[in-house]
Amino acid sequence: MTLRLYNTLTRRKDALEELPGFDPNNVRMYVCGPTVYDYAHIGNARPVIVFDVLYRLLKHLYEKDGGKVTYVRNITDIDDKINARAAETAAAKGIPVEQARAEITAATAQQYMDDVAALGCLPPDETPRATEYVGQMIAMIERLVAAGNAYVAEGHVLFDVSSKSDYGKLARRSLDEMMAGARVEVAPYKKNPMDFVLWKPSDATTPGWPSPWGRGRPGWHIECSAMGEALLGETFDIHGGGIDLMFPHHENEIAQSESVHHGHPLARIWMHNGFLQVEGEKMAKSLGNFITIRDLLKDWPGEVLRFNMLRTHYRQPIDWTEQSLQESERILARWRNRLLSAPAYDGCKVDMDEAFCAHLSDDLNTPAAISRLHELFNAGHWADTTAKANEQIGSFGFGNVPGVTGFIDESDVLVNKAKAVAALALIGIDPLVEREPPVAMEEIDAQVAARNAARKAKDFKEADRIRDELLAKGIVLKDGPAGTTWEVKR
RNA sequence: GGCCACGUGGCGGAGUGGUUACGCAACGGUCUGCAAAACCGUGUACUCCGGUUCAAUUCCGGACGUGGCCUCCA
Repeated sequence: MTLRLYNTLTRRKDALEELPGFDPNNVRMYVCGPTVYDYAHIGNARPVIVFDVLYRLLKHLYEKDGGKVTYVRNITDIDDKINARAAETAAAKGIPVEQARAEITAATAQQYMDDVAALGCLPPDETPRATEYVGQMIAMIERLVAAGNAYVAEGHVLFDVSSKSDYGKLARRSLDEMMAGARVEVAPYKKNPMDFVLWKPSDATTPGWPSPWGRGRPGWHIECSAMGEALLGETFDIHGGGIDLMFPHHENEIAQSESVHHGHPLARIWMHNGFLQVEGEKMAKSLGNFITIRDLLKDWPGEVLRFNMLRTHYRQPIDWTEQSLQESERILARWRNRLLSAPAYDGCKVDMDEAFCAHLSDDLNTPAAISRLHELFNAGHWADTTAKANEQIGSFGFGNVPGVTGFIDESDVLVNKAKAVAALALIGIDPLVEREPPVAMEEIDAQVAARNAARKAKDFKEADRIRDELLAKGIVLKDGPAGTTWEVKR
């Protein structure tokens, strides 16, 4: 299975294994994580889910033969938005700004990790925080200054973009173009308008760290360069993030890291996920459609949110709508019912479905992979449409024998079921996860028994009353050929 | 103003130089006390205008539209 990923650097799908220096025994991925100052919104969830799927796929492809996949997702806990909140909190509570900063970032980081876990994402191998790497950042800045790629001016240290001849190669923009269209307010101490800050001074009310250039704090871009180097080395395989980070953040990471590493590439493949809109509109606090993951989790299971995200290819824009969420939930519920009604599955060993894996390996084509899941679930519908045959077979599902009449071979049922479960696991979805019923099991069983007694006595009024009563409590009854079953309504 | 992406059936959403994506919804049917679920079957598409080609939804150019980046941003 050849893994091909769209590479922003080359603007085409590159085969990871064909890139120079790739080591299948040591696959490394870095993804830009959150700035922790507020609840994460659903747009923030997109890269987390997308790259979690990639992480799982990489593990599937490379860890089976003893290889190692390392996934790093940082937490940005040094930032001027954080500082602004810290200053407010410090003033309100009468505590030092450093303490306020630490409290805000610790609490927000914990919220974030809880949210992301609820979305079914595996924890990365490393979750470095910027504050833990200030020393490495300072060291890297010193190296940049020593190499002539950076200069000190009025307490700031700035990266000199003119020192990097291919600056702009990721965003495919030339310095001339950028300066022509620049709307940046140019600080007077900059040699070049596009020069960006590596280190800036902090005043007494702003968090800061001692440095050769005085007490100050790092610029935004340097943390990813420093942490990437510390945890993954000079060159790693995949660097991911939202498309908005392509410029300037990722461009600047490349400039810093490659300058320090004598031109060695920072990442072999650069990946960028598309943006998300809400009900056709850009998500913005001013529009009142700013949805946090936390709020969504109050109304929807994490699996539904995750599945909904994966129904659109990661590079496409996605319109996040209520209708789409309902559709996602319906599909998962259907699959769940099929899995539950299929014969007992006890670890039937199957290889990963090749078609499914091939779709994922083609630049993470999750919509096509999901379409393959539908095929697995629908495969080989019996040709016999008579009621009798349906009654006999209907509850099994998962046939794999086109044109068959009568019973489906149970082994095929098991194979498709096992394949479907394994494929779903590869994208991080467990459709069999039980939801806590809002009514005690004993009560449900008793009510079902009472209703069936009423049905037997042809007292359908009483039977319907019981069914409505349970429905009002959130339990849906279904009378199948094998008896009455129930599920949790949403 | 500069740069970039996208425009597929009622809706969502893949893909392809010539052959059914897929799903949801809808419609018809089977089953059912009724319902739900399940199952069978059916229909509708590639923004517009040029060009290349035997053939374009698919390649090229233009128009219109939507979104993004250029400033913090997933």
